[in-house]
Amino acid sequence: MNVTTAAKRRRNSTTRETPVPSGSVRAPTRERVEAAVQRLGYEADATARALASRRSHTIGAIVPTLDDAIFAAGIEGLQRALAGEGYTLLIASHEYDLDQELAQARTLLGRGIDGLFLIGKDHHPELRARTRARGAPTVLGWTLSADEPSIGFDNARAAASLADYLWSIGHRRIGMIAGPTAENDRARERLEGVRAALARRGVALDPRAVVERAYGLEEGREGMRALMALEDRPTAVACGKDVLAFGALFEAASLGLDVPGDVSIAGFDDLPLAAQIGPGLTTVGVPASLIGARAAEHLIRRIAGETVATATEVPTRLIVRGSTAPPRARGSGE
Amino acid sequence: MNVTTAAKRRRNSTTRETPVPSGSVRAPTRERVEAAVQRLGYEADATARALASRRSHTIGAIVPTLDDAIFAAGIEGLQRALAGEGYTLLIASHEYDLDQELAQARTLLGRGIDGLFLIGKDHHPELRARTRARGAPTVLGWTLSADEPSIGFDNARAAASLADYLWSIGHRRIGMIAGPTAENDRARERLEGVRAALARRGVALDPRAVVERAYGLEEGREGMRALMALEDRPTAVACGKDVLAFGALFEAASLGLDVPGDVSIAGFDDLPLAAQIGPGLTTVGVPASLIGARAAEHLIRRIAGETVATATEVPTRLIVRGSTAPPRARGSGE
DNA sequence: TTGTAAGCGTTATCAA
DNA sequence: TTGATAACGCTTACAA
Repeated sequence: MNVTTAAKRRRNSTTRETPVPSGSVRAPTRERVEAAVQRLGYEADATARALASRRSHTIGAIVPTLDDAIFAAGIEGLQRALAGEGYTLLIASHEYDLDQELAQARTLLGRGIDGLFLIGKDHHPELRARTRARGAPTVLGWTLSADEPSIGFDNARAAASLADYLWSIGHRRIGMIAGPTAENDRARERLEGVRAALARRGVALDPRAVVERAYGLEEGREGMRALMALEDRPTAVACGKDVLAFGALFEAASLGLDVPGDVSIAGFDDLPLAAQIGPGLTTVGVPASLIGARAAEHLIRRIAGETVATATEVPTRLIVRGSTAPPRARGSGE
Repeated sequence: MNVTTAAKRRRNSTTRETPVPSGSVRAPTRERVEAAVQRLGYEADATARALASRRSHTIGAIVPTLDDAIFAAGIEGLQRALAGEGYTLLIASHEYDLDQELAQARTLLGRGIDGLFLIGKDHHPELRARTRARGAPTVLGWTLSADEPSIGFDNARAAASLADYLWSIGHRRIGMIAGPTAENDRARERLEGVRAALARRGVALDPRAVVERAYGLEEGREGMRALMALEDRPTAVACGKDVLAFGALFEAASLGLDVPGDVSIAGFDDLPLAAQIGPGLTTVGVPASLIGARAAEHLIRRIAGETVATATEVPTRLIVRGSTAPPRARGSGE
């Protein structure tokens, strides 16, 4: 039971594209159609449209987790930009498990998504072949890649800038609470960035002063506890993510340590809380929502057949707040 | 160019349903099919399947925002449960704007979603008719409704329990930083819950001691500043959400006020941070992820034609921490 | 500019 | 149990 041919010409009013090449239909006809649309409350069936046009107007996004405010913000930005262009967002998360990420990708690809947004460059080896086979443009967020379209920043360099800053204010014994580096290029690069920056200064990142913890407040506390238990405890602790740094901050308080007096703490992300909390968290600002918005643009343009820049860099910046300060003069304190 | 008829019988291997009624095909035939599937790397086209079966195996969810950790957690729970059942999640947000929510709903409905998850009971009047017309089962999260399927809790009662507690430890001058009550039944009910609880005790909620602020840390600070500027300042401040309470906590610190010594502060949500921060935030625990998981179950069962409970209540509980204590004896202090 | 018909890749129905 | 054949509601190409 089809709607009148006329009505069929009109499409979903919430989207912005012209259903029919403008000018290919005369005003009176168009009006007649619009009237029918109104009267019948007609809404095009996107399902049929997708099958026939081989375009679903749906983008897929797979993130490690939505429980991390930084990814939630990225998805929020992506969704908003997509909605503005008549696209819809299919979302999935994998809890930092690349096998699961692949499974999710297969499902989304099977759903006919027109494009895919992924976080970072570590993925299941089969993933790339899958997206290629489906012909769905893919873009990696939160990273910059030489051989795959990406929108993000250089994690190593950003982390290095943090280490450089800590070095510049006098820290020599620096520790790090890194995120899980296995299957996570961002965590790995941030750790390596800190290591490299210190190495360039002639300071080594003591392996014992590096702990790896899952992202979480509790884990941050734990990591901090471990570092503070070291005999030669670091005077500054760089964290792979703000949540880890918040945990470290709380643990320092529990331990009766003054921040930044006894120990400096720095994070990565600049969550809204970073500016409000305790001494104010020194961190690296990541424009999560912008990454999402740029990813939307990027994908939509590629879907339209346009050529776009392979790597789009978004700005990150070191934000110095009260949680970091020069270390106590050697010998004094403690 | 179709795949062999045999292969066509087999469906996406990542989902769990039986493509063909078990037993309706003999083992040898089935094996022949599976072999073909493997060889060709066949993956059913969900788009065509959706058109033909009128079932997309996709659920839509529209939340106010993903930038609020509590909703992000709910969506995470929903997504996880859905994925386990072979369903996929289409998501949208509306920034607390019901017109936008309706627009998003129309788009998702047009996409052929099999079910819809919405937050609260305040919606655009047209929304209900739309979902009904499409025949898509809808469930409201974060609330309990008498006439619409819902999964959540009684916001008024939960807020009242918080007020009762504040009253029980001696507070009589209680203030509130509520969320925007327009178009938001949860914010409204929480405010009314506090008001009613105090009224039952013979204490009135002074209108001047009630400020309404958008959900955000900065807004919480502002609200707290306003309340503390009152000549007869409240001895306890109930907040409509944890983020507001965190802001209030930070502002109290800026103001040089001791919490809970000078003023008690309570929140609503029990975000992970509540247990870690400053004095520990007294709050109402909301099982966000559970709401999402239950919503997934609920929708899937209704889609399958099963009859399910109209209202499913999830437990909330008052969590008392260090941010609340009996008020200073009248006359002392200040 | 408008109308018509042939797919799009499944599901569903009905014969065989 | 298997095979064939309509839908499903659009888009697209082509004819009028």
